[in-house]
Amino acid sequence: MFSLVKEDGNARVGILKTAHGEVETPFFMPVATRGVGRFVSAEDYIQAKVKVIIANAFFLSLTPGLEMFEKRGGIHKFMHYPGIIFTDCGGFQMLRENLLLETTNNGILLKNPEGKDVFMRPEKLLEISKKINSDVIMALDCVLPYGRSREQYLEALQKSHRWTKKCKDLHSGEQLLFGITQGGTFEDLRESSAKAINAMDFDGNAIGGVGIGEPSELLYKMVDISIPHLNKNKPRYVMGLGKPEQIIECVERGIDIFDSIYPQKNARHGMLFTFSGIIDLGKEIYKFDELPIEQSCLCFTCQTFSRSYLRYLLKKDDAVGKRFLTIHNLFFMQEFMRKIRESIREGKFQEFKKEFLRKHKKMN
RNA sequence: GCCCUGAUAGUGUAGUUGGCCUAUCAUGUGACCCUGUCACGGUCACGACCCGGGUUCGAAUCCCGGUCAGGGCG
Repeated sequence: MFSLVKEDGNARVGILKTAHGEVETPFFMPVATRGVGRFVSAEDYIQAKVKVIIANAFFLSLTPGLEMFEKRGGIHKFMHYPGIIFTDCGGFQMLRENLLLETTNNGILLKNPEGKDVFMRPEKLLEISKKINSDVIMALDCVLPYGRSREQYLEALQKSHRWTKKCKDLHSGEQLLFGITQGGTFEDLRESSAKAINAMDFDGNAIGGVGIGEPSELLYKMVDISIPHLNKNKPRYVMGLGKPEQIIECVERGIDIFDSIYPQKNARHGMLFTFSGIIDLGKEIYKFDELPIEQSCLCFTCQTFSRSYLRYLLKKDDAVGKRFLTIHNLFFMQEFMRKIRESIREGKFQEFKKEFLRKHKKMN
C-alpha cells in the first residue's frame, strides 16, 4: 500500500498504491466536493497532471444519489476521471454553521440543503463510500472550530476516536481507510490523539482540525507533536492545507499528502502562483502585458494566453477565464510537488525549500 | 441668432418643495483576505455636486451671468 523510496531529513518520497493505480508522495490533491472541481473538468485535471483528487462522501450521497454510483460502477466512471480519488467524510462540515445541526455520541446531524437532514455516522459513511467506490476513505472525525476550550476539544476528541474506531471495525475490502487525529491546539490532546489513531492501524494517518484560522506557527507545532507518534511506514496527511509555504514546511516535518481549495479559489480571484513569486493579476500593470503568467510554465493557460487577456477575463468575471486561471494554479501545485519530490530524491530538499521560500512572496 | 432641457467620483447614477448631504448605489482603482462544501466571494480605503456671482443663519438644491451638451425654431 505504501512504501518509502527515499528520505532526506524527515522529508520523504514514497509510493502509495491504490485500486486505481499508484502515486508518488508527497502529493497535493485538489478538491472536487461534488464530483467536479469548480470550473474544471476531469480532462483539465488530466492535462494539468493531477493524479489524485478528493471528493466528499456526504455531498455525493445527496446528489446525484447513491443509485447513480451503483448503476455507473462508482465515482471514477461517473465523473470520467481515471486517477485516484479520496473521499472526505463530512466531519469538516461541522465547521459550517449552516450545515451542522448537532452532534451525538454516535455521529453528526447535518442539514441537507436538498432534502431530509442526514445523520452521518460511521455505518452510513462506510455504506456510502462503498457505493461511491473511492480509493481512499477518510474515517469520520469530530471537528471543532479554532479557539474553543480544552474541555470542548477533549469531549470532541472522545467522540472522534469512537467514530474513527467504529469505521475501522466496520471496514473491509480493497478501499483504503485513513484515520484522522484531532485535539485543537492543545499539545497533550494532539499527542494522545496521534497515539490513539496510530494504534488503530489505519492504511494512513491524517492530522485534522488545522488550517482553520490558527497562526501557522501553532499549526507547525501541532504537526511536530503528532509526527513522532504516527507510523513512519504509513502515509501521513495534513488535511486542508493549500498554501505552498505551509505545504513545504509540513513536507520537511514528514507529511506526505495535502489537499485544499486554496489554489483554485485564489486563482479565480486573480492570485496566481509561480516559481518567481505570487502574481496578483488584478493589478493594472498587467493590462497590456503580452507575457504569459509564467514564462517557463508548460500549462495549457501559459502556453496559450497572455496576462493581459487573462486579466481582461478576470475583470469581466468570465467563467471561461476562471477555468484558465484555475488550470494554471492546478498545474503549478503539481509542478511544485514534483520539484519537492525531486529535491528529496536528490538529497537537496533543504536547498530547494530555502530557494523556494526566498522567491515565494508577492510580486509587484 | 432665439427658445427649451440638462450638467453630481474615471464611467453610469440617487438626491433637486434649501438644513438630517462631512452627498446614494453600481462599476472602477488601491490594499488586505480566502485552507478536508470553492458562489461570478469578503473587508477596508480612494474618488464628484460645470464655472463665476447673488439670496440666505444655511445652497448640489433658489436667482443671475457664463461655458458645454442634446433638442426645437429661424
